[in-house]
Amino acid sequence: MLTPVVPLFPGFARHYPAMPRYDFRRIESRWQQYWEQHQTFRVQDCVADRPKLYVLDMFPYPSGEGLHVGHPEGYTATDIVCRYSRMRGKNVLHPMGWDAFGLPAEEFARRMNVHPRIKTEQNINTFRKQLKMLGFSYDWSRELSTTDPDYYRWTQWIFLQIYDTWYDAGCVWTGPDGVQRRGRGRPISELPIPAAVAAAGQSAVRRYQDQHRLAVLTEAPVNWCPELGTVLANEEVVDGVSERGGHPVVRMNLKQWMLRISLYGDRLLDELADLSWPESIKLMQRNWIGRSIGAEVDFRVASSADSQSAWQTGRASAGFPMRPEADVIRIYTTRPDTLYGVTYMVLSPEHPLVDQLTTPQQQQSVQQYRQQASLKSELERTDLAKTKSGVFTGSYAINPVNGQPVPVWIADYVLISYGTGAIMAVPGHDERDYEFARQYQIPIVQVVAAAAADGPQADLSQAAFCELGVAINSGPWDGMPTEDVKQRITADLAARGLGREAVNFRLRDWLFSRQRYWGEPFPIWHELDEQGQPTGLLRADPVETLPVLHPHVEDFKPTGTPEPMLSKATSDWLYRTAEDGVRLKRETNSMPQWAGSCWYYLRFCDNRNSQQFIDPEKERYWLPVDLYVGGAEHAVLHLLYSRFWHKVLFDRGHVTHPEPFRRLVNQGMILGENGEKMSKSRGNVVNPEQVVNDRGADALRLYEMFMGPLEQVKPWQTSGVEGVYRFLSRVWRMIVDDRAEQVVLDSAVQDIPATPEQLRVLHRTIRAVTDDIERMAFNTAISRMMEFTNAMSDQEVLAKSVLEQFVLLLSPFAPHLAEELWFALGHAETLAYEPWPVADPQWLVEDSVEVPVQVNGKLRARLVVPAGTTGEVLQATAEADETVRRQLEGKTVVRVIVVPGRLVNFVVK
RNA sequence: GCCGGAGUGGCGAAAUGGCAGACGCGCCGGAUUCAAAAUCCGGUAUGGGUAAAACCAUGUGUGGGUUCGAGUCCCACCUCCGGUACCA
Repeated sequence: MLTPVVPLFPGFARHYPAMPRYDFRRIESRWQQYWEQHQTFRVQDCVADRPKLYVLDMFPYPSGEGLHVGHPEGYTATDIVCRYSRMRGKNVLHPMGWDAFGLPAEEFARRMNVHPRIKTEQNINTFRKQLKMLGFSYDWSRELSTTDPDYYRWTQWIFLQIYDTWYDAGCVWTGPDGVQRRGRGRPISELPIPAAVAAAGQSAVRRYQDQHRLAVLTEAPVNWCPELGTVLANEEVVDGVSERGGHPVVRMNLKQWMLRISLYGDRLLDELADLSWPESIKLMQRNWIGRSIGAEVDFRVASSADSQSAWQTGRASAGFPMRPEADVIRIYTTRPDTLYGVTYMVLSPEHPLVDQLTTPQQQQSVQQYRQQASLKSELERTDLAKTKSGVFTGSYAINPVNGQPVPVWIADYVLISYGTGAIMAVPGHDERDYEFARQYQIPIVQVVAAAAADGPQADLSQAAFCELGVAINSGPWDGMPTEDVKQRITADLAARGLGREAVNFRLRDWLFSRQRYWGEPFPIWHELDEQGQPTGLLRADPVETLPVLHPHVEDFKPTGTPEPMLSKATSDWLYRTAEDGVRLKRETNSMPQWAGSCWYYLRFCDNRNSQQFIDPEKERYWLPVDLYVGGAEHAVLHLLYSRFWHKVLFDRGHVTHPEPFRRLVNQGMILGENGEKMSKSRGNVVNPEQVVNDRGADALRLYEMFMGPLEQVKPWQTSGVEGVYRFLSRVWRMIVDDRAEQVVLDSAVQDIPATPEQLRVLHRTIRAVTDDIERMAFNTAISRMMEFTNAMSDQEVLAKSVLEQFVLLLSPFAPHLAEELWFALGHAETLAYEPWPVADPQWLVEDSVEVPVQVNGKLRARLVVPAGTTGEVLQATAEADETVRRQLEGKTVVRVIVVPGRLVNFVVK
């Protein structure tokens, strides 16, 4: 019986061709057109009667190279989840956009002298076209690019929010999520002004406020790359040259914007706990934040303990000061328990006390050493392989716990940017100090002994002993465990005004300015004095004047100096006179590429809003992102920066959830066929567009999911694409008569009740595929569908109803083919919102099960018994089995383990 | 160095502590064909054994351990991949 394909869509009928074989080209373009014309995936905001699901891909940088096979991997995974979830009745937000600022377009502009916007738009068009070829169910009406003035207007607005915020570390408050927190970003207008500052006048108050903002201009050592014409973030410098292009990078001090992310260190750390992120990523963030607890301790500079007791008496009554006296070195240590083992101290070469502490005899060598250190790059200084170096300053400081004078050195293994820039050195119990002490024959004293005889032992002639243990040679603390000594010695120092508990973060503030053209301009002006010199006072653009657009420039060549590209603008962009007559010059730095990607997930919820960056109602409805999928390369920076911005917005009441991304999944990298990273230079790059042309988007999607677990790194195999393509062809032929002229159902497909066997196979498949999608185990879901087609291949007659259910299961994976088959099965509308099949438990129970029989854990027989066979019967059946009997012969059965339905195991002697 | 993750057929892989290798690729054999492509059917861990089976032994990086039973849990080690780099 031939079932003619009935209702064709208006417009489709005319093009309906003879299609004997699986013609993916026709099928795919037809359905892509259909989805676009019918706006199938357009999503409504704030739908009350359906649960929302926000599924987000890390949006790509639209490079000139076009799509890479790595892109469709995560995008297919999220697309499957989205299509599946829609069929499960969820209201799904699934958007796509472009992280389109960045240096490549600017470099292209410089070479070809065309505006970077032009090249960027071309690249975006290529990317969009390529993504649309893959049939992703994005709501394209929500598309955005970080380079759209309508978008970066709000990036600038958020910057101004950050600029307008100071961090009140002691503030205890309860957010809209009902959780009590300590520490809150508050409006700068609420910053308490000390009386002395207030008395000094308005400009002093403004300067005081400026120092406390979350966005501050500071003189900072930066990586300046003359060739690229910009400063680079540390992560953009590899082995002393720029990551992009390999150009030399020099260190220099420049006025730069810093965002004070480190103030949020505690919250960024603590609030990781509840996120459904891979533990490894959480750990990387924890390590990056690097919170440590220890003590700050003051060492007074003096060559003898003479006046020490007077100073200590003063401290005991006055307490530990905010800032130490001019002759006091403040150090940070995580091992205050080793204070009795201090045999020298080290200041970083940049430490402000160095000049003061250097004695005339040491002047020359100290000068020389500082000079050398300043010339070294960060990398040279932090090269672990090199031997340690340093110079004695000639001065001594008094150890506050025992009154011992210890020599003060400078050495570049101590960094000015961490802790207090000075350390107490305990060579007996710190590897670095040990190495240094050996180098310069400084005494090594043991103050910690192994706690247990069977644990690691101390042998200070060989190496430092860095384990915990018990105190020795430590005065009153002898015999006490390390942890206790830490606590008590810190408390003791605090009581005497000589130290205090302190917390430090490895996390540094975020260098937030670049000297590029193709980034967001800052909405900030510098006030100028009569001579046209900056006074150091700043003014923000009023928010209603945003965006600050890019100026016209004649060319895109770097200035060749640290002067930003935007300073090449004409003076009408650069200067203006304020209403009060003050001359203003624009900030000419631009924001780094991270800025736009910090908040795009918010804008997708409301990308056309011209009044607000997001409508609060939409924010409450869509946020947080339920599933965020992208590469692990963004494990730290992007995800940390985004979380930071989100928390500032949260503190300022602009968003209602403390975290932006509830669940995170990292897709594994796809390697080339040779198992190496794909790259042009290795010649192993696979072009997805080519694969789509050869085998179709459905085959590409299916293959990318079939390769292995999503999170895993896996090599590409073109023959594997062939395999899934064959599967799709088999599915096609299972349903469609491939010898007919028109698309008609295969004669085996009939509108009759399904056989019990077919129903069992179908419902097992439904259950397995559903479970696998829930687990994001797409590779095994596909295996299950292959098993389904294998099982159906020997059926003479196939019930149409079974195939319909199967087509629905297949649809999230191979949506074009599934739509076409759904259509061929007689349905007039898209299957995108058909209810997801439900496994009927009736068809999941087995009639009989195969149970393995083991003797001493070794497989000896397999029994086929009715489902539900009791343990006794199972054991009796096993004992009756020929092979088992032979194995048991002449042996004593010690024990029998029977797990009904699972196994029998005889333990014999 | 430190912190993660992973090591299973020729290859990609699968396996709530309970039949290792599902599914796919490749390969071998067969059907179809004048022939080929495509398609379909069967086989495919290793060694022994058999005419063929049955059957026996071995097998999840290495070495130990826990358990009636370990790819899975524990300890030590090796290799590869990713992150990080003197953070006191």
